[in-house]
Amino acid sequence: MNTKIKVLIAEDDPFIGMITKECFETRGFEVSLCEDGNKALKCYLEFKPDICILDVMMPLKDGFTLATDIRTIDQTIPILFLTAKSLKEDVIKGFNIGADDYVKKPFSVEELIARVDAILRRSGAGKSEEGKQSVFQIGDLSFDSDFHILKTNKEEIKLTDKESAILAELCRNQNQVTDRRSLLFKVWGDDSFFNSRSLDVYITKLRKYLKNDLNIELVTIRSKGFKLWTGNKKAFDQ
Amino acid sequence: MNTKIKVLIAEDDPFIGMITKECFETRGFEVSLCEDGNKALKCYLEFKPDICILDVMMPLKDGFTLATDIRTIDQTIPILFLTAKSLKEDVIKGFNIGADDYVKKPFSVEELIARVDAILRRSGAGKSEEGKQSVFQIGDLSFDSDFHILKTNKEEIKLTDKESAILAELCRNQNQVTDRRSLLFKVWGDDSFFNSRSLDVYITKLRKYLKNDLNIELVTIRSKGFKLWTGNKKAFDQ
DNA sequence: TGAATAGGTTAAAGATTGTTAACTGTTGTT
DNA sequence: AACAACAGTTAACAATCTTTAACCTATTCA
Repeated sequence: MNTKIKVLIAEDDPFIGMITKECFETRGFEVSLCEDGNKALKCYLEFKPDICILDVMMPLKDGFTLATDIRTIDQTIPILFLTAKSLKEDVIKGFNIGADDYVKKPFSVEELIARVDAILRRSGAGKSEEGKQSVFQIGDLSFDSDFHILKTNKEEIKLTDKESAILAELCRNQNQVTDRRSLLFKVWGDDSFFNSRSLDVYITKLRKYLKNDLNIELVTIRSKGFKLWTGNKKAFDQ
Repeated sequence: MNTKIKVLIAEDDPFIGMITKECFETRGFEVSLCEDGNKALKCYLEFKPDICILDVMMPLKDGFTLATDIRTIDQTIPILFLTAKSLKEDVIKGFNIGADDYVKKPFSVEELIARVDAILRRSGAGKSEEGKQSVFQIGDLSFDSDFHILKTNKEEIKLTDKESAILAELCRNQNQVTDRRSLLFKVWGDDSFFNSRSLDVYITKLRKYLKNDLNIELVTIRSKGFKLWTGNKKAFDQ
């Protein structure tokens, strides 16, 4: 049986294309590599990939146009863009077209593969994995706890490990109190006096990241912990 | 249908136990928490967990004894130890009993969950995942590229991200030439002059780690790349 | 042989992340 | 009001990882 996952890679640089193809193949994927947008569209129809990785800058047909074409045929297939620089407009345009993720060039193939794995894991979820949420919507922001990325409508902030661990925990208890001591244990494995102060330092940092979104508030519940208060009010709010 | 993964946690500290239990439950696991070794053994028989997390220090029956008991019944169930300190004897003892991994106290629950995910991913592998090797055997050493850990028979070295990415790539091409330029692209996404020299610095570092094992040699293939030469000679060697 | 190129090695510089300390403010209790 | 406990904030500090520079050796080829 051949159950390999099929990846379409549209990339005009032959060397980058080849390396990337080879890397995916080494990890058990089946790859079709196309050097321009027209070939990629043709290939999409014949090869029937499970996921598309599209370079934005490409001859004949750019990545965005290609993605739009693909989206008219299939609204659900995961699409990941390779963007030349971190052009904000590109990023926004990409998400509007319905990209699932994007990676900035130059990218390490390690990272690209990690992202593809994540996309596939998520899209193939809903089985025994309901509890395992890794992307959170908080107000107008979205937070990807796997990749430690907090996205606003304007920019994208890379969080550190600890920032991310703490925010993830707060998100899991959105609109509920997150107990201070539990939080210390979950993140540091320990709740000594000094860790405790570190936590406060991180809370300050997180508040700075979140302050632009007026729907979000990271409230202190004195001698209990913190509560991440968001726009998505639920029944148990009070 | 209830396809939740069942986790047995044997931990005598009630607070740590509770936090850990809760964390696993939040992520969709079914958990049974036992406060001593005897209860844990009983629970093992009734609850039939998919994985066991055992504290080494426990009243009535310590983790090692408990693991030995479990191993007489089931030789394959994944076992993960929680060790009080990083006592080397404990670690070695643990692996001799047949542990799959261990985590040092104090541990962050984040980390513990990551390890459990990894163990389950691997033990449940062999499906459409053949290509995705993450633990490599090189000579007498073993290298876990997920957790960046290189284990010798004596010690355990934590590699940095870059060290690990490079070594992983060399391992995938064990006894074959790893092209220098590909390597630069895979790890840095780019092969400028300066990256190139960084690679050489890392090769020096890796050679230091590997020098104790006389079966392993990290050979330079001038103007091509490097070859990780190991004891496991294969047909295509020359 | 000798110049050019590739790679080896070490140390210093730079960047990032996390911890600690010191000072400030706030809340609740007596 | 006065004190203690808790939390907020900032900056200094420390640790770690990566890059860069400098100098050196080995190989290749004209």
